Amino acid sequence: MRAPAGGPCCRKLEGMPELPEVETIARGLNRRVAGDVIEYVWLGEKPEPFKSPAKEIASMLERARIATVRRVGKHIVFDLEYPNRNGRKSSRKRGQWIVHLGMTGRLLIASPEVEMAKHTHAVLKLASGRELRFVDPRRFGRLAVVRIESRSVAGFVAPGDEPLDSKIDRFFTLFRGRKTPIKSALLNQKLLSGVGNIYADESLFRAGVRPRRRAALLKRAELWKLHSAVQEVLLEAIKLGGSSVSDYVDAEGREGFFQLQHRVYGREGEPCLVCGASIKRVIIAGRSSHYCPHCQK
DNA sequence: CATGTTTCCTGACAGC
DNA sequence: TGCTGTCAGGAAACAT
Repeated sequence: MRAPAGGPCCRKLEGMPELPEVETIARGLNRRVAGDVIEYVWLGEKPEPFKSPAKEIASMLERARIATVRRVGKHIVFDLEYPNRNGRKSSRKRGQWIVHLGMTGRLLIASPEVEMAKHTHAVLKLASGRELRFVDPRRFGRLAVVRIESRSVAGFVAPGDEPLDSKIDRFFTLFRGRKTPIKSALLNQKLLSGVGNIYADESLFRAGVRPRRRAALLKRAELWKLHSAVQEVLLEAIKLGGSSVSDYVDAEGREGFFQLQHRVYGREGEPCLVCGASIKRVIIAGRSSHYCPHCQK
């Protein structure tokens, strides 16, 4: 039995930014807005998707120069500097703008004449004449600012380990003694920052581990496999996303990255691509979790 | 403390 | 056609 052509692989899975997507977006933004200066800021009122008070966000952003844009966990971090009168950068003040896209958040670069998308919550007018817009229909996204007082302070730090830098022995320690299902542990951002539902399922499939297994009870060999599976899956997805990064944040808001070819996620009832068994779906910690009952133990 | 459950929010989609 | 109901999910709040 084969999946119907044009069916499962093409169903809507776009727009759920996990680590690879956020990495792709941050790289694209860095290329396009680094060096630009934020002239002024408009913030929507309504129920605010703002973690910091709106006034604080506006005052940190206005007149700031965007030094770099990068990813930390699932967060997009804009490193900000403040040029003084001579145009030199002031050494005494630095800051960061932190953007979490949630599920449906987007950062778009647009010309001012382009019509404002529905659910636009923030608009940054840039010295280059462009606008950087934050749009988020579902409002799971969050905006925050961080003030960096002294040079010794690092600024925003993710709550957990960066999955791509995490060494295998950190994996052993992170999951030691945890009675929670390994799927929940992978999603716990205080342990690993950046793994979301899709890549958790895909990693577990590649590692041959069922999502409900208690984290603490995984064999060392299984953790070893899982460690490389997580990194492989993420790196592969970044590679695919990177090839179409420029489309993602364009003025029209087209989404353009090639999704990772999912092997289990969203494939309930379809045949496992390795053994042909029917892919199962269960709910773990409120999230749908997909696995192959034959390949995963 | 660790773990499980509920809530937020809207668009997409299925079914009648 | 148009309405209603269900589902999706990150992370915080809340409950156990």
